[in-house]
Amino acid sequence: MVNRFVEKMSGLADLTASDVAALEAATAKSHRYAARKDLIREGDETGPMFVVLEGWLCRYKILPNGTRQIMAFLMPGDACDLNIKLLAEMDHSIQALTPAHVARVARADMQAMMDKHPNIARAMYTAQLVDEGIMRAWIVSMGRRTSTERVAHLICELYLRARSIGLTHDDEFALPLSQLVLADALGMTSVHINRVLKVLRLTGAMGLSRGSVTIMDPAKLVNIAGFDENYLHRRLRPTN
Amino acid sequence: MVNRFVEKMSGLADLTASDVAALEAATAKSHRYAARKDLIREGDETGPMFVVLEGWLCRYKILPNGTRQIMAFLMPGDACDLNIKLLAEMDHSIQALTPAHVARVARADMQAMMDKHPNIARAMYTAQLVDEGIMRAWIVSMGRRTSTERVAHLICELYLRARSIGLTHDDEFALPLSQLVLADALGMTSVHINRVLKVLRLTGAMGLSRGSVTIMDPAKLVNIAGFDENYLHRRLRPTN
DNA sequence: CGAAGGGTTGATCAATTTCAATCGCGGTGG
DNA sequence: CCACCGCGATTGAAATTGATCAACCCTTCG
Repeated sequence: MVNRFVEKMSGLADLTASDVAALEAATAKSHRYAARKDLIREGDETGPMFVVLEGWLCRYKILPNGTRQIMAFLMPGDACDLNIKLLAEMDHSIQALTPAHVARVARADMQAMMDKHPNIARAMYTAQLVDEGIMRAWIVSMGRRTSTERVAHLICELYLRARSIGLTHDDEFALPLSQLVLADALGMTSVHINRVLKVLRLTGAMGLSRGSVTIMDPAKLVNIAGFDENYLHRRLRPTN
Repeated sequence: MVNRFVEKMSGLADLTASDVAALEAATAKSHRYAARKDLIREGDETGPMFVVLEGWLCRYKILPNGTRQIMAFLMPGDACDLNIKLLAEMDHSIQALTPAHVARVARADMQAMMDKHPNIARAMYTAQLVDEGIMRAWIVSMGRRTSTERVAHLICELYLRARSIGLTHDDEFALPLSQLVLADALGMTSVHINRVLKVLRLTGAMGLSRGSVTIMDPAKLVNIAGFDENYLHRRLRPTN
């Protein structure tokens, strides 16, 4: 099976055969997690770096009032928290949203690999910068976009991220997330996101059903979202 | 004058005299920026790393509809974008909110310094992890907190950050930001933030006037905000 | 067959924005 | 020294968005 992590890293820096081999070796062993299973919780001692090979994860936090906010989606190929071991404990939780395969890499191993393979270091740093850009884009969405724009924007982002790791089929891609999960990521209620999705469907921009998104009119969707892909920094590698 | 950057870094890792000297040398030369001046704009080619020595900056983005969203405040001691040179162009802008002194450090110099001074590398990585935690906290606030909670939470954060670099006096600290700027950071209108501040003042939790915040009742403010400081990871160093 | 989770819809309520005015204060030009 | 200007703060009233409350439906799965 393809190692999506290697795929993604190759897209961020030119990797030699030796670089690829090192990455594959580091992520050869993976653990399986069931959907809804926490990989690590807020307050836990920090651990190894996670690398998602299959399935979707999310970072989230539960507030005192019981509501949940998802701060990031992690899809195949994504790694989290390069130097996390420098911190004493986690300030948020990470959970599997679908059954997932996740490799764990100790900070020391990662450090050694990066010292020996500068291209890998470069790719990791770049990935981290892109992740920060994504977080900032989320802040912008939550702060200044209406709910419809926000949903459209998230779908644009997820579509491009999925496409860059070869997870799309033409104008479709699998989005195995319930409306409740999407709502928790976008700061709205599942009732409201349902209505927004209906509007987007009737508008002819996009549709979401049975775990699959169809981009019906890309230009229209991008326009609704006010989407500018520059923050994903895909320029690093020509669009396929 | 104190070098707040050195101050902050000392709080994140144990630094030797040689480490401190290196940091001071790297940030000895600083540039002055007037309030409202952009240091770099979205779309610009990426440049050196900025280190704030005096004054406040913010990261922001202007949306197609003309609204602005601030994604981060940078106060004295804060550095931005360690490896930014890996990206081709900026995905957001950085602006001075007050007159500011900012040092610029080239990526190569920074890299050399970190290679030679592992403690500095550790402090930089830690600072970056904390900054990411702050971004996630902002996402949580924007998504799941009411406007009152959100304002209270931001003030708690800024108070602690200011305190950790010695910028507070008892229960007061200087917050040289207009209500419009705060509104753009919190995703609300300046009209509404004004009303929220009034409520917080009447509640007896905090007051903001003439550029200065007074925490009237810390416990009450923390309670309103649902504030948990764990995400600032101050544990690394005993609270002064 | 029955239960559960997710999706859909309607009606009502509450939080925020929007629009409009007014106020106050520091700075500027005369 | 004083009137004037402009930005930021403040307040009121109306308009909107999104949340809440409550059903009901559909499909999956044991």
